[in-house]
Amino acid sequence: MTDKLTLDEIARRAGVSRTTASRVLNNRPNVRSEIRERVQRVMAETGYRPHPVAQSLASQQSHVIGLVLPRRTEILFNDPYFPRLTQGIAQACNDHDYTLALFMMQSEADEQKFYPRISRKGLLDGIVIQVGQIGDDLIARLLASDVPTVVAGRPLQHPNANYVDVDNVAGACSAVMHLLHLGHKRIGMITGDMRTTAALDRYTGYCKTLQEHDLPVDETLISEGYFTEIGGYEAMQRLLPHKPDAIFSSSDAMALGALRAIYEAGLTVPKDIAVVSFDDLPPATIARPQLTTIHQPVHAFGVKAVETLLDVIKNGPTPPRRIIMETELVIRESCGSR
Amino acid sequence: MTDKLTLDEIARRAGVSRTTASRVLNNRPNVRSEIRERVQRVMAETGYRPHPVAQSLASQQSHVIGLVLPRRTEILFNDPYFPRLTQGIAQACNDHDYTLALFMMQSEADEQKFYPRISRKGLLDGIVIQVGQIGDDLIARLLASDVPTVVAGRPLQHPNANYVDVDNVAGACSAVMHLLHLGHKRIGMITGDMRTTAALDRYTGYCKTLQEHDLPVDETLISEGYFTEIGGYEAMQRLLPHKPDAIFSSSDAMALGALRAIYEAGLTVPKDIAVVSFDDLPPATIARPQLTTIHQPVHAFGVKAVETLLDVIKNGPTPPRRIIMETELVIRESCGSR
DNA sequence: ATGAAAGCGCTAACAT
DNA sequence: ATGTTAGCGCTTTCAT
Repeated sequence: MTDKLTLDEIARRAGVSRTTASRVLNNRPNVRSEIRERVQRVMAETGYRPHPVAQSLASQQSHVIGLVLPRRTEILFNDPYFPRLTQGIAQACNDHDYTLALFMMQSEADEQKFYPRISRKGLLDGIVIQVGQIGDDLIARLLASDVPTVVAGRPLQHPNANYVDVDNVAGACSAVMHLLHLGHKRIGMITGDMRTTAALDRYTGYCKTLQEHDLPVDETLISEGYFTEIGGYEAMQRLLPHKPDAIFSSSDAMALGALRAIYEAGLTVPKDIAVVSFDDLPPATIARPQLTTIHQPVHAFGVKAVETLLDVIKNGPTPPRRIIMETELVIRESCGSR
Repeated sequence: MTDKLTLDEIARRAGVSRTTASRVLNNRPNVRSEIRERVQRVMAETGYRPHPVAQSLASQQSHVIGLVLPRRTEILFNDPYFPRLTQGIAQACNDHDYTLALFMMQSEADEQKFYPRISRKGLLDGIVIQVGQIGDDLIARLLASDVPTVVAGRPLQHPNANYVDVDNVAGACSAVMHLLHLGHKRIGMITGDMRTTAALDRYTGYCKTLQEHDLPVDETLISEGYFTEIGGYEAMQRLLPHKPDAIFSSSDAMALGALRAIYEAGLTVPKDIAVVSFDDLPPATIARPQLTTIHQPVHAFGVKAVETLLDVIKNGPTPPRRIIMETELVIRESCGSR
């Protein structure tokens, strides 16, 4: 019965030109309020919804931003970190009226396939890309593309990129400081996957703090846990023979694994070994004892990444944005203090 | 220097019409191979990439599908189930050359805002929507919209919708059967959030199996754990005074909580209480003892949801698709049987 | 304040 | 096998 519901049709029914209808649709000025209301009424009555793709083509902006996750997402998706980050990003997209497109690169082939589509102006107004492993060249290619890009995490090889990160070095420092204040001397570390900047930076903070207190950095007290529970478990097993009196774990999930290893060895936390970890995600409160940990604002981090991107989209790429967010020590039970 | 790189420009440089260039771009027949190669060469040399939005507008299909997650995503995103599902869905999208748009509805307002955009033909070629809580009307509205929709999980109020689900009833049956075979009589259950069909169906399977073996369904042995670790912990605490000799937990995460409660009560698994859970996600193997659990094919489930959607998009909505995937009992340590 | 007209970059029906 | 032509549904100068 009714014709297809285009803006032309709305204009016709309201007795105005398509231009005016468009003005009303986009809340632009220069429309007599009487006419504006008439057009709005027609739109409401007919249940008109503009065609987003047509709007995109005409306006040259899609109102879609892409979240690009590098390979090895299995790792990422077993830690609650990632879902939380995604949630923050999605939240910000909703709030700013952007649609979120998710690109989970699961293989080299996926990257090859999607790169042409997303590196081109058109589909995406901008990209948030999660830093992956060092040497990952997808970031480099995206940064060189036409599309505004913000990196979530510090891109080691691209210091001039727009990025937002958490102050991993400072966070690690305050973790180790806490252990030092409690009188621990043989402080071991379980690192994350050392091909990521987050793991490297936390390691840096650990070393720096020890050195500043004239303590040796003992290689036998450091073991890589790859950010997984099982990795933390195995790392702790390697560390136990060297008798650390405290452990700084680079993530809550790894700390959970470390606790398992410690208990299996017949030791107790915090009596025999104190533990501080990093993240303050659900595992921290599920663990027994509950984990003293470095809180990082994951949700806010995601929001900030999007808002930074929107800023770049709106105001251009210069100067490069560099946002560093603060962490905070949260004291619970795993260090025995308080 | 060079003009903007449109298909017109490619056609001009290759000395053909835009139509021919389009044919080459889309690998369509009716182009002399000599010409095809020439056009392809020009495209490659210039680094031409088609404008996806223009393609969408002209072809009336976007090659984008939406994944809609209902409210209360905090629950969803603390369980590894959801990330896994998303991964399967993303994988399938990649493989079939579709872009995935993620809609995480975090509030009523989000739904109001996005509904007009996604329920309209144009942005999305189709939608995969995760069942939420019973009574959620977003599903109803989406099912009534112009856009092909497949539900992930059984939509209680919409038996005629296209959906894919896991056989939760059968899975729960085999879990309880396993406990019965091992000689357990007082089999308790920790249910999921009873506003979801997954929780209801597993509960149904539990009751049915008991009844088929002439055992009573004892309300004091049943407690709601809401699919969270902490919920499982608290549910188990409520159950302990009633002395179950076995527990069927509706998810691995809840089983983890149950184990915690059992240990804190000074009891042992499987000696004092046997545990079977549901999911077979990472928590199952992290737990000590490792969990005997009902494996559900989460990744494949996501893939299937997308493939079903693509089928509906291609071949129309009739007949309604109803895909039920099988589960499988995985025996580990938490029941004491090998 | 309003409208005419020219795109946005592509696909596809139709003609040759 | 190739090209002509007419859209797809909207935004946006530019006149008036």
